[in-house]
This record gives sequence, structure tokens and C-alpha cells, in this order.
Amino acid sequence: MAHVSDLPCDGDGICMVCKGKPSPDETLTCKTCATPWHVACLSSRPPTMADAVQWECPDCSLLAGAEPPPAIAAGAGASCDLLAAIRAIETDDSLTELEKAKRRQELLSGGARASEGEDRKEKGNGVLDILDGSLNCSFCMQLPERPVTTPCGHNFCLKCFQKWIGQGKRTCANCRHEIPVKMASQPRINSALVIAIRMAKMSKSNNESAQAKVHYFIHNQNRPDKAFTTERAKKAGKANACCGKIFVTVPPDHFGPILADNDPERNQGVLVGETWEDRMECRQWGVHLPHVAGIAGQSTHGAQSVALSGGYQDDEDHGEWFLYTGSGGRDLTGNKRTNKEQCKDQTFEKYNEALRVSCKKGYPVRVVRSHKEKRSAYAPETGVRYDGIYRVEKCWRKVGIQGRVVCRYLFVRCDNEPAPWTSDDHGDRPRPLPIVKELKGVKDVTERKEHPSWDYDAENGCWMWKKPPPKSRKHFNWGMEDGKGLRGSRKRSHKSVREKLLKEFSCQICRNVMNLPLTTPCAHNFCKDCLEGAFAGQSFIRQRTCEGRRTLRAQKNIMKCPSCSIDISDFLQNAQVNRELMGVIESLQRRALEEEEEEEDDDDEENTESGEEAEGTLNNLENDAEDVENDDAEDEVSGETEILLKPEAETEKQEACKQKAENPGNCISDLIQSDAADAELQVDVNNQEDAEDEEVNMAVAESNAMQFRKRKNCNEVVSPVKLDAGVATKSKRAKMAAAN
DNA sequence: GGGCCCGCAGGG
DNA sequence: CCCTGCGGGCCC
Repeated sequence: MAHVSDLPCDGDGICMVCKGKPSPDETLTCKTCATPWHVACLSSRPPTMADAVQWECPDCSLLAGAEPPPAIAAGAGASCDLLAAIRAIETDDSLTELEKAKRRQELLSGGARASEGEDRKEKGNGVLDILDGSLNCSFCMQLPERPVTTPCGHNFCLKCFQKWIGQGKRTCANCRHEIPVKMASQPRINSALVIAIRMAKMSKSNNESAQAKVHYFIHNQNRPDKAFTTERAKKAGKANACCGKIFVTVPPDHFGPILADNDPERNQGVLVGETWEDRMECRQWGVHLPHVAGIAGQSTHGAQSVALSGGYQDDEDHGEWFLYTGSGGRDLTGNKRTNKEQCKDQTFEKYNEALRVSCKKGYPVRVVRSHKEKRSAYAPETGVRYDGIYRVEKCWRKVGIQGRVVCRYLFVRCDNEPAPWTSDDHGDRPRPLPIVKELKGVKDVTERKEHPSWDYDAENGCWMWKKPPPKSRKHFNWGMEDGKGLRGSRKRSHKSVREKLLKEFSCQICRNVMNLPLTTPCAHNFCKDCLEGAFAGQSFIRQRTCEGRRTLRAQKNIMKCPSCSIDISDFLQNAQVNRELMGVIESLQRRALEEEEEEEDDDDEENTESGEEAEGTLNNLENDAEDVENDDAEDEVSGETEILLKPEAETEKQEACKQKAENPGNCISDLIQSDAADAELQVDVNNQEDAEDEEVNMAVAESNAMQFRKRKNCNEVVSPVKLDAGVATKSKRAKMAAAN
């Protein structure tokens, strides 16, 4: 086509052809996408002024052409719809130019509705003061929602980016550098930037309740992505390894499915059928946390998940329902840790009681099946698979196969997604309880008396919370190996900016706050010098050959991301600093400095009362947060958590929003009164709704899911375990040093 | 495939 | 702090 050599002005108004900065008179704005172009550098200019007003840029007129290149045919439908919608706005005489511009922007920024667009704008503007607007997505000119970072160091909203890709574009909208195929097909959220934006908002608002919200998105970023071995561990690999980073943002005692909101890594939540290599990896996705125990739960609270791994002979698996055996009753002392023989009767206590609580309350219980369950036809061939939500309908005690009393549980599936083994296109419907033969004459039968918390809603045609889910009783202190990583940090709330900087924006190589941050296509962040230096010194090219031999530089010029082992050699050749992230870091560093100066001033004024000051800060925090449980306060005082104060009201609101997002019609969230409408949450909900509406996003998510499953099922040649161990132990030592 | 051994993680 | 836990690696 004609104008392939034409280029618009970049985000700073610099013409990409002549590199000069044209004045407003010399620029022409596209009526469709509102991009500015330098008139002098256009190969074909509009002949008249009237044409100039109605001018359409080469990119848009190219797209409007009858035949899109075959490569982009799939995405073209969406982009044509978009163009049609923009044209409809342009030709709507009932709108003023201002309204047209606004609607057009809304459309391009992901279809947010007018009122919410305003909300978001207001919020955005507040933060822009400290970020100078440099962080804005070039498409929607707002702070990026779910930011993705190109290898050339530019940030966009995931949605805007996907829209761009959907239009067949394969170059950065900011600088026209090529976007790698992998990034185009599988963009990843830059979670450091997510946190950066939240922290920027937090430090800007300087508001304690805003601080309290932030922790929700902060988890154990400092852990490596994969399991790692400590110096203490005697065996290599995962036999005695610590688990890697937890990727989801649910609390450890979260009940029910893990939704997209809690999956900043992929924005899709954990889907039924997802398979992981082992229990460690399953744990990292928050589905089943204990890496040995079969039941996750607390006797006073309920059980959140179970694993079917063939550990007990009495288990009986029928797919949609199964009989599960409780834990305990084995002699595991000394070296009999894997003893399979029952030597004592099981009772309803500890984990067994937790499961009974879930039975009585009708809580949703996540179920994973392991390949180790050899007797079940429903177990996966390899690895550990998430099979969805079940409910415990009954439990009882009976004499087991080994002659000792065991606890028994009847699990029945109740998930909105079809089970991995069915060809149904829908999830479960309420079904009559199966007839369990062994129930005759057993003792201690417990059945649910009250209405279940998780139940089928006929009106919405799906399973959902009919009562509010149990409140989390945990803090989100993942990432601090001993829970004391930031001991004392709460004593001075404003010191947390500095600590967070170090915690969230440290380079995984040097462990310092990133200097010249680079974001890899796999969305990991390092100092430029560290990453380049690491490969110059070959310290990260230690890898294993196919025959299993460890070797240095086994494959020439293959450089792998120190965090996730993805090949980043291409990226490194032309890596660009993420200037926006750098801006945020610098701004936060300034903020931290300011606060530390303020703190020094405070100290001068009341230097004898530091202890009481700490108490005072805590009290304020507690007052700001509604419904904080007592144990929260205790932990706050002992300083064992970071900014982990999460108002339970917030949990409810979050849950409510998730609910609303899933079931817009009639849901429990309507029953929950939330005063002080939370614009941020609103935005989240809207985004989720948008995502559900958008075919493009759906297609990308689906392709991501498939890629993910594939990736999880193939064995990687290179094991980063050892490598990560070095990094991790280094950080541990640093932390210990800091604690001392 | 079974036994042994180890450390991690979480509940209480 | 102690105890328990349907892991994982390796040796036989």
C-alpha cells in the first residue's frame, strides 16, 4: 500500500520522520485515531482546508482499506468494528466536538462508560502531578491499567496494547520499534509497574486508608519465580526446596475460585484444567497451599482446598463426586514420615475438623488431583491439575480398609466451568446426592443443616456465594520467610515508602533499588548494568545439557532471564531502559527522602516520645480501617507484618465487586452496604466487564491459557533452581543483616 | 516401584 | 515452639 514510509509524531510530539518538533500549525490530527502527524513529512497531504478537518491518517485509511493483510485478518474484525464505532461518533450531529472527542477517547481506551471515564480521569490527574504524565499510556493518555512494557521501554494499558496488536500493528506506538512476536501474542503485565502506580497513588494521597489498600497487591515479589533451595537444604532440586513466588493476590485462607482480579500475572484467574508440574507449583498459583498435606484449612475456620494424591487407600473417585479420607492416625515419628499404615483412629480435629466446618457451612472447596493418584481414572497423567469447586455434602467416621476408624467426606462438584474430563460446554448443575453404600450403620454422620454459602442460583444459572464468604483471618505476609522481614517497619508509617522501594523495585541481581530499570519481554525488571554485566561475566549462562551435564555456556549466545529462564538474547541486544518506571522510582525516592526529612524534624521536636508516636500511628490506622479484627491489631503492634492492615470492609467490597463482575444481575454484593463509594474498585469492575465483552481479549486470554498449559506440561531443559537459590539466600542474608 | 531421608510450611 | 503433613529426589 501507499504510505508505508509515513510516520506520525511520537508521544512527545516529535515527528518520527524528520525528528523535529512541529508547531501545532504544522501538525494534522487524524479524525479517527486523533494521532498528530507532521504535515511537511506526509507523502500525501490533504488538498484543501476542508479536507484537512476530515483528514484520516495513513494508518487508519490503511485499515479502512477493503483487504487487510492475511496475517491480521483475525484481529481485523475487531479493529473494523472500532473504526465503524469511531465513524459513527464522528457523524453524530447531536454531539459537540468536545463530546465527540471524549467518546472517541473512551472507545480507544477500552470502552469505559462516560461517567466512569470521568472518575478515572480525576483519579489519574491526581497522580499525574507527581508523575508528570510521563507514565501515561500513549493510546488512552491515562495511567496504564494492567500495564505492559515493550522491550523498547514503553508502557501501555494491556487492553490498549491488545487493541493495537489486534489492528495488526507490530511496532511500538511510541517509537515504532518492532514488538517481538512473543510479546504481541502473550503480553505480560509488568507487576512492578502495577505496584509502582499504586505506590505513587498512595504516596501522593499520603492517606493512611489508601496505604491500607495497597498491601493487597503486594505479595512476595522478592521470591524467585521458581522453587529454590536454601543453603541448609541438603538435596538439590525441589526435594527440599522452598517454594517460589506466589503469583496470585488471594489471602492464604481464600475460599472459592481464584478470579482474574487476583491474578495480576495473567489476568485470567486459575482456570479449571490448569496443570502444574508438582505441588510446589500448584501452591504458587494459590490453589492448594500446603505442599505436603492433603487438606488446607483451619479447624475453627473451614477448609479451602484438598488434594487427591492417592495417599489413602479408602479414597474413591467418581469424577463429579468422590469420597475423601481425613488425615492423621499414622505414626510419622522418626524416619517414618511416609508411613502409610494407620495405627490410630482418626477424629474430627485439626484438618479433619476444618473440612467438617466447610461441610456444615457449605463452603466451596477447591480440588486438585495429582498424577500420584493411580487408582482413579480422573487423575491427570502427569503433574497436579485443578479440577474446580466441590462441596462437602456429608461427613462421617467409619472403620477403614486398614481396620482403623477414618474420617470420610462426600465431595460433590459444583463449578461453573466444566470438569476437565467432560465434553460438556457448561459447568455443573445441582444434582441429587449419590448413593453411598458405606453410609449404612456408620457413626458421627454430619450433614449440613443451614443453607450453603456457595450454591446454585437458578436465576443467574450459575454457582455463586449466596452468603458472604468467610472473612480472611490472615495477613498477606508472603514473601517474608520468617514473617519478620520488616520488623519494626510499622512503627513509622512513612518509612514504608523507602522500604517498599527496596522491596518492590529491587533488581533481582544486585538487590538494590533498580538503577536504569530494564523490563524484559517476560515482564521481569533488572538494573540495566546488572543484567548486561551478568551476561558479560557469564554468571547466568550455567545450564544443563540434554544429557544432564552441567556446563557453562552450553549454547553460545543464549541468554536467559535470571528470573524465569526465558531466552532474552534478542531483547538484550537492543534493550531500552523503562524510563517511565525509572520516573516512578525516582519520584518515590524523592518522596521517601522528603518523608525521612519530615521524620527527622519530628524527631527533633518530640525526640523522647518515639515509642508513643508508634502507638499513635497504629491507633490512627486502626481507626481508619473499619472492622479490623483484634489479631490484626496485635500483629501490627508486634510489627511482624508489613503494610498488611486490610480493613475487612475492603475484603467484602472486593469480593462484592468480583461477584458483581461475574454475575451483574443479582448477587450478594447488593446486600453489602458500602459507604464511601470506591472509585478504584469501580474501575476494576468496569475493566472486568469490558474484558468479558471484548472478543479480542477473550481470544487472547484463551490463547494464553492454552500456551500456559502447554508450557506447564513440557519439561524445561534448564533448571534455574540452583541459580535462584543463590539469589534467594543472598536476599535472606541481606534481610537478616538488616534485621540485626 | 518401594523405601529412606530430608527440609519446608502451617496449624495450634 | 513443636508437631504434623496425600512431597520430591535418590538409592536400591
